[in-house]
Amino acid sequence: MGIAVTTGEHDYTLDSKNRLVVPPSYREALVRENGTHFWLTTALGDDACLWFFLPSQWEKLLEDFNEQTKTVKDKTQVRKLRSQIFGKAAPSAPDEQGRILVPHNLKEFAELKKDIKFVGMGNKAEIWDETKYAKFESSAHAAMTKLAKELDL
Amino acid sequence: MGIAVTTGEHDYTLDSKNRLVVPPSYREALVRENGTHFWLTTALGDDACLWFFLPSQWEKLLEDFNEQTKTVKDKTQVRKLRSQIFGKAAPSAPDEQGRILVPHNLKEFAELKKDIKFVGMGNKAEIWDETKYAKFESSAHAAMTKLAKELDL
DNA sequence: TCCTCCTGTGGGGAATTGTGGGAGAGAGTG
DNA sequence: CACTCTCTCCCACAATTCCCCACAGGAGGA
Repeated sequence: MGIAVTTGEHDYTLDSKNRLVVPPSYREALVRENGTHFWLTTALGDDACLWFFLPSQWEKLLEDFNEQTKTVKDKTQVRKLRSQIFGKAAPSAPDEQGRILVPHNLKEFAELKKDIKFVGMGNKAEIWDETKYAKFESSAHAAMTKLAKELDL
Repeated sequence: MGIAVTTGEHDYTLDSKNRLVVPPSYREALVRENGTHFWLTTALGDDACLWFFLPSQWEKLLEDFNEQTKTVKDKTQVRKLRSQIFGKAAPSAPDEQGRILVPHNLKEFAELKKDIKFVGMGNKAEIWDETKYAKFESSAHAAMTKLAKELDL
């Protein structure tokens, strides 16, 4: 049995048929959960990347969303946010080679080209266009080291 | 539970397959914790080295991180820092010879070459390129003696 | 001294992974 | 109907990774 992991950076390429390899550890996790497909959707916030979930992580997202929006008064915004997350969501089952198919609208949203970064975040993974991810990282670096100095880890 | 011996300097070599020996005391500690793998990630702050954790230490890091960032107002920075830790983290199980595999991106981050310093820090270990560690030590000496004068130990 | 165990280092080979491409089913169009 | 396009299920193959074995040097014990 492999390690339950949803971390780390992985480099892959999106091929001409919009197929993208999912890291082996995620495939194993899918089998372990008796799941048939992952979930893809647009990221919230400013980041133009995709979010990638295991079935259990997706369930958790649903719960958290319902829980945290209970106290929100403006239900119109909640509905908009819900349609943003769940309306664009696509289930994606891996093929024999462990690749998923990235839908056109999601590919365009994240401006994915050929070189892709697959980044595990613990409770989800993010799918980035590589050059875009590099920019994100360098822009975040200064702020991160600053905050890092204030922490005692 | 016995004491996790995670101190001292150890000299090792990173071989052509990016394999690195873990000191025996850490392997014993891993067995004692019924763990299957260590955790590797990039160091926070300015140090271009890697952080190495036992499972229990990794858990502790996550707890401390969550605890200490509670009071930070700018959650965007916290999120970026979290992605820095999680996104780069790699679980690594030792082989029969007690070696772990160092992922490419981590090797590059820490600019590891052949000669490696494995330095125990109590709550974690650090993995340095040897020449880089030598520089770090001498530059850190001045600052250390300064602080030492202010402490009564 | 000799022997044994352990540690650190290296390497071979099998298995897995990542990538590309073909064949066929089905949808939509003229 | 013929044709094109898309999507999906296969197959193929090179590169990498992982698992195993080998071995030298040192520590320690008899």
